[in-house]
Amino acid sequence: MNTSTAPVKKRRTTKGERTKERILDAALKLFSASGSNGVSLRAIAKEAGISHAGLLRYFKNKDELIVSALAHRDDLSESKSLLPERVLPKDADEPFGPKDYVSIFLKVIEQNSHSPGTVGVFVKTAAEATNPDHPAHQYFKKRYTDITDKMTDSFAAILQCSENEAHSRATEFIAFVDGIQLQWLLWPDTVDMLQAAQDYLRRTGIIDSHEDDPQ
Amino acid sequence: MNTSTAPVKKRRTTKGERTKERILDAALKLFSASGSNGVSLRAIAKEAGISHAGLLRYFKNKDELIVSALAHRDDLSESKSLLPERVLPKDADEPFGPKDYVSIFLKVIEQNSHSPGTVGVFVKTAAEATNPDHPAHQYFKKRYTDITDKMTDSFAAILQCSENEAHSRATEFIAFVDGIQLQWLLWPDTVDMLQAAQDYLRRTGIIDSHEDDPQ
DNA sequence: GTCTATAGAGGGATAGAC
DNA sequence: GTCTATCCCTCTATAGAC
Repeated sequence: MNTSTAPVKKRRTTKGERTKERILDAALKLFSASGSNGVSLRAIAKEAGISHAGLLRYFKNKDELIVSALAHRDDLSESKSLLPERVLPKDADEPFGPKDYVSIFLKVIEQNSHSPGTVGVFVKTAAEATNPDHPAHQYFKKRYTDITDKMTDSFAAILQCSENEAHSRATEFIAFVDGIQLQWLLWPDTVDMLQAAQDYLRRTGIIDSHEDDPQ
Repeated sequence: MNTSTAPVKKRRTTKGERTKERILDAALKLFSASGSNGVSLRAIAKEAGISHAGLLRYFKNKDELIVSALAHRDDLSESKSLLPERVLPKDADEPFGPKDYVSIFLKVIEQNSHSPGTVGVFVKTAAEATNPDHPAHQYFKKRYTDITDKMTDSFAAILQCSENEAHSRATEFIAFVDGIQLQWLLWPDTVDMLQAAQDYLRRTGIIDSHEDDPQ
């Protein structure tokens, strides 16, 4: 005897999950302009369309929200494919060669070059997080370690050089990409991040001419 | 008829000037950990040993203090020698060759590698200042333009290449240096900024082996 | 030249109603 | 699941005493 008239559907996402995602999107949007230090929970809540007390039902404090927002950024973009948990899926159908990681990296840069918000969050939060007290300090240390390690393997195989040499080159390339992102935020219409990265990789012998143009 | 018993000496600096400098030093110290968004005028005043109302006699608001602190950073370090007003003093006794600018740049990096505070201020404030609303936005745009232009001239002369090519290379080198500073802040004992910069410049043909070791 | 006091806004976090 | 109300703190900036 069902006395309810409302249909009971199975939802792919609950209301709570959707609200949580709105909060994370709002946090990223505001962090991209002012970093995590420059944004209040109240401002994020307002952007997400709830009260700041409502927000705190989903994240027990600001630190937790900051870390969650960075993870959300990875989920939204191709960035996630750079992280080691994703990079070599078990039982992958296609073989994964050393140049594939470089290709993925270029694909991320291409995607980012249409998304100043995504880049802004990264540049500002990474700078803040060099402070050991910042809630995302460990997140960034792990991220840099993971990506540098993967890039090192890739460079060593491509250049047929020592692990040490490849590690220096990978560190250098990643540093260059971070710096060019900052300059792109200052001059979005003048700096071409993808072009600059391809030039760099061609000159250092990582990719050949006309290779690795995404799409 | 001098009725005063206190000697009247001419001072090189007034008390006010010395207080102002203490404030600027304090601001830089705190900005280096948390950026300008993460630090209050009260915290800076406390570090400088005065009240926050006293501080505001020297800087009419926080924005003015931020910009002044960045100028002070340039004054304190060799950074100032990178800026165009200083780079070619009129009637200089010694001729100024294209490699000299690269030498100065390496000297700055060497000096910075003993001063995480100096680097921290730069990395965090530059990231914040990509936001057009940040008080130091124009400061950084001008700084990057000036240094990139100087470096472009230098690279063009050394590499005997086109202005366009030199500009790309200069942009790339400056991006790399910014990125390596961030990684050095994360791993001060592992990353060697000076070594990395010299490696980069040698591999790109800007300097020769064993050239330009500062000191 | 530096202070205390204060205004007025906004911050993070919690309690408890609905 | 979301709100209002509130606590208590900190913020920037100003006024005015000394």
